[in-house]
Amino acid sequence: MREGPDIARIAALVADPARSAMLLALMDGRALTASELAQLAGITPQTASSHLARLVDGDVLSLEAQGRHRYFRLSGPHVAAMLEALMVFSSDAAPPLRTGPNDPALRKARICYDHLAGEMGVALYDRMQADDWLDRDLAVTDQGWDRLAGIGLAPAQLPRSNRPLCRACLDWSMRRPHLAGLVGKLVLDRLLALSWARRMPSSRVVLFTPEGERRFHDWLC
Amino acid sequence: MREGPDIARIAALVADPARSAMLLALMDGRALTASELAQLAGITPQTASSHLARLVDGDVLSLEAQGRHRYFRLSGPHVAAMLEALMVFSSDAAPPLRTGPNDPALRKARICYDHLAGEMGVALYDRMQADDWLDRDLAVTDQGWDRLAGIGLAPAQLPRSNRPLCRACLDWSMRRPHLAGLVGKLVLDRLLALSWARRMPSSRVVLFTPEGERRFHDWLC
DNA sequence: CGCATGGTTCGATGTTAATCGAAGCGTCGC
DNA sequence: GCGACGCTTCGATTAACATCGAACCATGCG
Repeated sequence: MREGPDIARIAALVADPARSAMLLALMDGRALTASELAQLAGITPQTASSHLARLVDGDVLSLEAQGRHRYFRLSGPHVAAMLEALMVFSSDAAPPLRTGPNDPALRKARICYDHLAGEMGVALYDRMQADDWLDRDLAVTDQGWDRLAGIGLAPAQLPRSNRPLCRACLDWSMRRPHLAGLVGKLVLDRLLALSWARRMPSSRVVLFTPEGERRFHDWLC
Repeated sequence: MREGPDIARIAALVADPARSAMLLALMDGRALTASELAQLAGITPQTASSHLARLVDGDVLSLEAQGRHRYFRLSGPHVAAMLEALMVFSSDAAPPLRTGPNDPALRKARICYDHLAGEMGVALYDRMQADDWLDRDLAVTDQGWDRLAGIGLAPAQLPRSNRPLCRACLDWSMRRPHLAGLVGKLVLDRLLALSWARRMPSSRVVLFTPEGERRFHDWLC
């Protein structure tokens, strides 16, 4: 019996119904807490804790501890690709082969958790990186706050919260990171407050007005 | 707990070391017998029989009974794609992401079991299908024998054998079928005997001479 | 027919691992 | 500091299931 790549090990991690339910829930790139995942999978927190530990140990999930919460997310696009390859087999597979949302409006801009994802979200993150709005630790620089002031965001407005200010969130339609974290949420709040965009009811689509999209790109300069 | 695609069921089929070893052995599209697979996986025939039954039941393998032999093969390209997605995780993964051999010579023409695979093999099979060398049951037609005579193949030469004359074998580099079965083997034998091509030592590459490749294409007309 | 060979079915055994209750540990809010 | 909350560790129970020996079916060969 010649040895090959150990696909059994990783397959076993997905093979449990509770674990696969959690993985599917994370397919959109969000980060969820242990309790949320436990409830989604229909198991007790103790059991979920054991499952999540194994998934992290197997490099399928990555873990970010935040106060008394622990956020879990897929550790990369290769995990989503693997799950998609498995979904092909289920006849009832909702989204058969798409590597991301195929609705153009969804690809353009959508809600991811509470921040902006899709092309617009990635564009924002790219600009923030390229123009040094953030430093290497994803902390907002002075320059970054200058730019954020352009849509009426100031450090004084930050609510007291343990949530990280900025975080990179993987975008499954673009396969590239977009802005998450508290600033991600606040930016989206401002875009909606300024009426540059609005949420579509009962959908994750964020619809920019033509005027709003122009101003958004002007703001990014 | 909302239900999603049942990826756990299919993942569980791969999650066993014996089963995954068999699946990996079938990655090149060959069909192997139950005994061969049992030996490859290092288990007894009884155990292998149980595993193979589950894999066939789960539509991961397809089964072709031939006399007292039973040939198993991956049931389609989506299975190979799934296995490849899983292989990405094993650090020692030999072929990380390629959807088939990336060596140009291997893509062009190679040995698959005992017949011709790669672009040349697929070209042959395409022509056989398009020009009715075969009927719907993959039996060789009179017209087919006329054409096969062009490289010196005649029905009288067929050894007594229970092996099917022609079979379609999935080609992982092309994702399309090529000619397998006894005729597949004999055609390759003739190509080598005519010195249109030769095997490279300790490799699966089949190297056509320029003259041989020209004659091959002339033969296919 | 007789025998070998390839495969399967059945039953018993042992191992793995999923699950939850109970208890423990850190963090947050008052 | 005290209690609530999120999460983990520990232990015991239970349910799958991988494995193989033995017996059983079917095919091919002389």
